[in-house]
Amino acid sequence: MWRQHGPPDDAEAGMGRSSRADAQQHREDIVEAAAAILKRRGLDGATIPQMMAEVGMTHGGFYRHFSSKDELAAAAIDHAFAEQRAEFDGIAARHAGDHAGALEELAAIYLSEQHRLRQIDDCPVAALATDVGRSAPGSAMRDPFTRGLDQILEQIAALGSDTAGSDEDRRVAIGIFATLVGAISLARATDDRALAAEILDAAHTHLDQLR
Amino acid sequence: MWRQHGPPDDAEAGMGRSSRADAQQHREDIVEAAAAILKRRGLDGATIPQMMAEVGMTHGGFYRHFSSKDELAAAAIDHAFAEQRAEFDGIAARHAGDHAGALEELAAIYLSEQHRLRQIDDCPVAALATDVGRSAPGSAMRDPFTRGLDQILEQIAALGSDTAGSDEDRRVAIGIFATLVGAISLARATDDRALAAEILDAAHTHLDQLR
DNA sequence: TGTACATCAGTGAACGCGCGTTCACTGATGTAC
DNA sequence: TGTACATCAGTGAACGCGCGTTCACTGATGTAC
Repeated sequence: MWRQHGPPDDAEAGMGRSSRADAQQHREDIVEAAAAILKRRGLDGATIPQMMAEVGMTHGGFYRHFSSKDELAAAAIDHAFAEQRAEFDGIAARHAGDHAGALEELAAIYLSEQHRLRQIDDCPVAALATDVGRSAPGSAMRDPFTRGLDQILEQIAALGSDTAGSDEDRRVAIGIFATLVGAISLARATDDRALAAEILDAAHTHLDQLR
Repeated sequence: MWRQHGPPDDAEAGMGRSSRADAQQHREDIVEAAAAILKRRGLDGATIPQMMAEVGMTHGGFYRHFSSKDELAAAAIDHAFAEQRAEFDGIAARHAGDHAGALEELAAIYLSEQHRLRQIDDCPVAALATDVGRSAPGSAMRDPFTRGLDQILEQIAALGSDTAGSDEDRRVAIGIFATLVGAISLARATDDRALAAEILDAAHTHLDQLR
């Protein structure tokens, strides 16, 4: 058996340099952990010690990988959108040609109790749009967020139509996604399970009536 | 002329106790300032020193009025929703009986460039839903937020119909409001003015097509 | 109405805390020969 | 292939900072008589 890679696996202290391959893996692990923690706790709630501890490292090594917390956040947003794209691709594959079915599954997943409670992987837009929207105009997060959002809208447009890229498809996709994001945001801010359920249900009905 | 009220007006240091009326006014001033700052910077971004300075006081006096930052946040959310209700009442009054016109003005204001840039008074839901949604299940903010949201939904339902309180009106109101909140959230998180404008525009069209 | 005293709104310094970031150090990895 | 040395990923202590909160103090307000 070959050597296992660095500190996260073998818990020994005072270990020296990790190999380049291990370091690269650590970087990816940190980005993945950061995406999950950022989505759950928000930009201010997610701390560097917490995100590093999640992959079994101490916070000191952070700056070998990223020049600032913002840079990690930007990478994590990229990662979160890539995961979301894979999720959407899965929906598309499951309903090849059946646009109504694809949009129905999207709404069912997005507006589910499990999504509200974050028991399934959270949507980066629902989780972080407000934080990014509050960040400075030139913040490192805005660019990856904008590109990720734009791609999601394209995917929804493609999900709902064969006429790839028409203005109308795009417009409909924006209406659908805005409704999904708004509904889950409202439902989550609630104190009241019945109201949360009512909101998710009404948004679902609202989207059904588009057809 | 009578005495002006306390420290915020007369800048003298070491001043003694304010009158009860002045203290009550100060409390209201703090809540109002807190609502504005919370909506702009979020729960973590709004600090007690900052909110107190906004009304000309130092942070030390804070705990004569509130037992914690959370308690102020709860009061500020109440205040912000009350202002929002007054805004909605204004729309309703301007379009007595004309439901389509009322909903059109609501969409026009909500999806405006000015609202996106927070140049007009921000909607507490667009500003704070994510923060409240991330707060602990029993947090002090959730109750006022839930009640405020519920009342907003009732107002929109009333705006859009004569049949006060039907399930259908309520369902439509939720769909409308979710779309508005989602669209402004997406637009704000963008790097790209054209995409922001496209989102607000598409959401507007989406809502127009409900009728 | 006037006087004596208790109350308490607000000040400003201080508290502990955890943050993002820096740094001296360790020692396995990587490289040059 | 082996050896000598430079590199640098990761550790853990430390930095300055600003936060929420506390507290001794001030002196005008409020109250009792």
